[in-house]
Amino acid sequence: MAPPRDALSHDRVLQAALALADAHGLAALSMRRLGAELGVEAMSLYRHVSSKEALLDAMVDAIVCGWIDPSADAPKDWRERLGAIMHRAHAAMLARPWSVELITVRPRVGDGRLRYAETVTTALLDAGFSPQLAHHGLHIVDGTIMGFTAQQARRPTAVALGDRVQSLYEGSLVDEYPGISRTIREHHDHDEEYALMVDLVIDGLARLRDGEPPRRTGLGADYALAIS
Amino acid sequence: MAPPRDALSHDRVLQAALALADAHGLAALSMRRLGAELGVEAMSLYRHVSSKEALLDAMVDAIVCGWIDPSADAPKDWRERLGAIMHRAHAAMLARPWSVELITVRPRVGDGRLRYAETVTTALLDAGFSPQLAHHGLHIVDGTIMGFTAQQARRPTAVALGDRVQSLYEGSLVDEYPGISRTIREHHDHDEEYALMVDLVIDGLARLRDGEPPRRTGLGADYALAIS
DNA sequence: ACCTGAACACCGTTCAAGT
DNA sequence: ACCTGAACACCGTTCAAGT
Repeated sequence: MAPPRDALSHDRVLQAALALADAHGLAALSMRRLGAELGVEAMSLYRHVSSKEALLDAMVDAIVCGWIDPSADAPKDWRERLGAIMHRAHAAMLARPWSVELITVRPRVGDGRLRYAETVTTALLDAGFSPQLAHHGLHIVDGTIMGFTAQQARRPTAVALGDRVQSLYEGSLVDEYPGISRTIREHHDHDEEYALMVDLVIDGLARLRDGEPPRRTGLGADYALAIS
Repeated sequence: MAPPRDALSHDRVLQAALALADAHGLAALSMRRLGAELGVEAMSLYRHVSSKEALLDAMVDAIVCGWIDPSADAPKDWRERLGAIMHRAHAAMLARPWSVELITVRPRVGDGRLRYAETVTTALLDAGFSPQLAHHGLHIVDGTIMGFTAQQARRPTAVALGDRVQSLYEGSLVDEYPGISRTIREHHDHDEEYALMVDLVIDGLARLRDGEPPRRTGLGADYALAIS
């Protein structure tokens, strides 16, 4: 895009890093190669980025910023508000499959992540959730987005790698894995699946707010206080 | 444990890799260091492990094997069955925080993972779920386990790293992030939180089975077929 | 048969030196 | 002020050579 002779800047390095990961995956993103892409030695990058770790954190935050859309994040219904952000996050990550790994793993909390957390929390508080329950709700929503998307992003590669997965489709492992053998052949649309989980979680949160906690399994810690 | 002069084996390499990651984290696991730990040159490991990637995959599968407990995975109630495996997986991953990253990211499907998927699927089929819905249920359960645990494992480091997180606790960012500032100070027990999400998801699945789908948000794909 | 030393093609990062 | 070359301490992996 910009002529290679242009002065470097934090943003130009960041954009080049995103483009490199988009084009060749996260594994191809080395400081040396990123420098080459910008027509510069690797060491020049350190003038604008304190370390590769910091660069990765900046990449995460740039992506998470795309999850929120200030102009669209305040429709009347809190279910729509929450659903919108969950679908936007999901779509954004699937558009950059390499980002799932990065976002799942990097612990740095940047402004994008804070603004995302704020948006979800506010939607819940506005809907009449207690601060306590809104906090739990944020973590449940966060877990839903990340977990489902990570699992979905992993799936295509899984099929390609697993010799046994192919056997499952062919039905030759019925004895060992009867359950999966029976379910795996159905037609499955995974966008539908995500929409289903999103609504399931939002519905569960609504019930919690309305004082209708889920039926308890006898396992795990007691959460009586959490939903009071 | 075993005297260092013992012959190497796939299992001895695997156990040493797990121990090394437990003791010093995933970043410390290099073939050279792993060799040193076994009193051997790095290159000797390649006689028993075809690549580092294969070793990582073996580590994942060894861990996932611990999620299932054949003697305990068939209590009468399907909710208890499902809850048990979800809590067992959660506890196993939190006991080895470095495993979360590995399990989330590696796409290889080994026997442990297949047996885990089989256990969840069978529990759902036995409870009267359609093959279609049992398949979706597996992905929803999987996403719940991974997403929530990843997010929880990330949290302690997040607090330590983020200068702004500290500010949030101190309340000095109320103007910028009013929602989070209000919720973050509450006392939160995160084991309770996981138990809550587990029951919420199981309850939602039960409703799906019983033909009471969640209220729809107008977003995402239509999942009419998925729940038919 | 099993292990090793030297080597190859990489990493992130430092630092003194160049312009 | 900004960029670079050489260097340091690492990687995973190969391969011919040792025992």
